[in-house]
Order: sequence, then C-alpha cells, then structure tokens
Amino acid sequence: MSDPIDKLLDAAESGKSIIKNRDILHFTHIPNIILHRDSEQEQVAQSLLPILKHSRPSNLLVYGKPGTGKTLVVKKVLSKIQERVEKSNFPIKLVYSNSKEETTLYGLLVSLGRQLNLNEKELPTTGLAISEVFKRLLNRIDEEKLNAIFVIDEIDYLAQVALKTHNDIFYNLTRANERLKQGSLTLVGISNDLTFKEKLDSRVISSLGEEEIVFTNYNVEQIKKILEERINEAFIENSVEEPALNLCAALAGGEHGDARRAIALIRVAGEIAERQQSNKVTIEHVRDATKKMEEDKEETSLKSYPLHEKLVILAILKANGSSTGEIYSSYKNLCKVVGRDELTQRRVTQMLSEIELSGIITGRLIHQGIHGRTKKYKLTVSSEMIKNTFKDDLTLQDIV
DNA sequence: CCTCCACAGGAACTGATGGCGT
DNA sequence: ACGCCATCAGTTCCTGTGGAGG
Repeated sequence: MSDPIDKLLDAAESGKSIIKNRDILHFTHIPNIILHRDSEQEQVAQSLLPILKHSRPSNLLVYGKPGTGKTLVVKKVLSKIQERVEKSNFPIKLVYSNSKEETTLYGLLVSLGRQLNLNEKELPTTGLAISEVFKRLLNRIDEEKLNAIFVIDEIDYLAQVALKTHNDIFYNLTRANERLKQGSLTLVGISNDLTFKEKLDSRVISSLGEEEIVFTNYNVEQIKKILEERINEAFIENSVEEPALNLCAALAGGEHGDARRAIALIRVAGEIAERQQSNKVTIEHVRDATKKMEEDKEETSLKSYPLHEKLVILAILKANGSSTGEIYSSYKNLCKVVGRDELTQRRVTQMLSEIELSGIITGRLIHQGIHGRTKKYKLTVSSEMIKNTFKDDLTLQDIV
C-alpha cells in the first residue's frame, strides 16, 4: 500500500552502494590525487618562483587540450605558493576566471573585479565603458598594494572576442604594471589552442608569452593509472571489473587523452551499476554510460534552444536530408502554423551552422553544377528523441 | 571553355535593452 | 535629462564558388 516513490527511495537508501566517495569522481574535485603531471607542476612552479623572492614573476601561458589537467595544476601550484607567502610582505591575491563562462569582455572583467572585492556599487555589471572598468580594477590593485595574479582560462576564446570588437584589452592587461605605482599584476593564461597567439598583436605576444608551458595529451596508459587511483579512493574494493576499466581508458584516451571524460565515464557507469543493484561495474555498464552521456548532452542542448532554433530543427525533421532552401521553406510553413514572424534565410543559415556545431545535425556541402551550391543537413539523433524533448513546449505542441 | 545556379558565409549595420556619469 | 557605452538578435548587402549543361 506504500507509495511507489517511497519504495524507490527506500530501496535506494538501503540498497548497497558501490561508490563510497562520489566527490572523487568529479574531475575538478582533487584533494591530493596524483595527476601524473610532475614535470609540468615543476615547470609552473619554476616560473612562479620570483614570488618567493618578493618580486613579480613573468606572465605565463599554459597550453594543453581539454582534460589534460592544466587548470588543476595551475591552481594547485598557485595555492601552494600562496600558502607559503601568506604572511610575508608579498602576499599574492589569486583571481581565477574562465572566458567561456563569462561570454563577454565586460563580464570577464567584472568577474575579476568581484574577486578583488569590488561590489556592485564600485563596479556595476553594465553601463560602463570597458576602459573605465579596467581603470577601476587597477585602482583597486594600486590602493591595496595587491600582488594580483589573474588566471584566465580558455584565453583563446577571449582573444577572439577582443579581436572581433577591436579591443586592446590584452595590451592593457600585459602593460598594466607600467601604470601601477604600487602592487603588481601577473597574467596566467590557459589555452586549448596552441596557435591562438598568432591572432594577437606582436607587442602583446612578447609580454604575455614570457614563459610558456605545454601540456601533452595523456596516453591510454596514463589515463588508466589515473582512473585506477580515483577508483581506489572512490569505489568499494574490487567493484570495478578490469575490462570495464580498460574500456573506459581506451574510449577516453583513444581520441584526445581527455582525463576529465574518462572520470565522468566511470562515475556514470558506477551510478548505472548501483541503480541496477549490481555489485560490480562491468563493460556493459560502461557502454551504457557512454550512451547515456551522449543522450543527456543532446537533450539538454535541445531543450536550451530558443524558439526559432527549435522550429528550424523541426523543419529539418520534416525534410530530413535536404538542402537549406527546402529546410527554409519548411521552416516558413512551421512559422505560419505557430503564428510567428519568420526570420531571414541568412539568419537561418547561421542558425543551422550553430546547431551543426553542437553535433545534433551534420551538414555536407554539395555542388550541383548548374543547380548551385547547397549544404545538406541530416539529423544525428532519432526523431523520437526530438519529439519527446519538444513535447513540453507549449507553442510547439501541435506540430509535434 | 564559359555560364550561371543556389546558396555559403563575411561585414557592416540597426534597434532594443539596460545602466552608467555628469 | 542627456549622451554614452556594451551587448545581442537580427537584417541588409555583399562577394565567392564547383561543376552540369550549353
């Protein structure tokens, strides 16, 4: 007679769990787990050594593909150094920001400012000129004689934005020390793209890239070791089968050597195994995990699209494997049905390439001679999946 | 060999939003 | 009250292009 939900919850609570410490299965929660980045840690530490002698270190650039642990290493080394110089007369102020999370230049500067304890009043979230924001950051550093270290993650992304808006933010950042009477500013840039420097002004390159460190990709062996260590801490003993571990390492390591992905994979596999009341993580669980992660990613990105993007996706669904022109007229029909103004074809082609980037559709450029040039798009996800995710959207209900 | 299709995709612009300093 | 500044979705205008068909 008990509620089925209660039953489920009871079962989950009392059921056996094979994961004993979930935190360890999140890539970024590293207590002191070995990253196999000894030499890189050493290099980062080396280049920051001047701090210990109470002087400003050179700016630093760190390269590496995603999931190579570059951010973790930088953070770890910096916080160690910070601990050590805490009480000296050269304490450092650590400021971290990710250019991808803060989509605009303004947002990034504000996030940096907040960490320097500039409040809403001293630094509003909008309304100011960029140069004004920058001035206020420098003023704060100057006033409080801070030795600030700005860690800017995915700095290549920021470089693109700066290039597009013709902003010389990098120049200002790298030359900030010339404007400071007291305190100092050191820049640590982290980038996925080894070639991004070419886009920058040569004056900026020389001061930004005073020191450079490259993180190589993990190979499958290293990924396996990392996984083993995490598994030892996180799972109950002997609950992950050897083949499952190998598959995990092979899947993540084979492509890009992405340790983050490998760890996420083993975590999801573990969760699936628990849900099935299994006491071992098997190859099957890992396979299911890859599938599930893929689907989750697709579903969330599908849900997060604005209305017109959703309409475009539905238009592709109606005319699968067709050209931009056909998709566009199908889209126009859908617009009529839901009673919205249609957007221009230019905008729709742009949307299509944006959607393509997320991997939900794939496009193929085709030259048909006298019949012109088109891109033909195909869905990579099942139509059921799309229908299911769009079912909840009120304006789309009738068409789905 | 030339033409011309049916778009791709870059660049510059617009208008709304939101909030600043003076 | 006013001008200014940054951002964003969207528009307008544009140049570029591989190859079937003449």
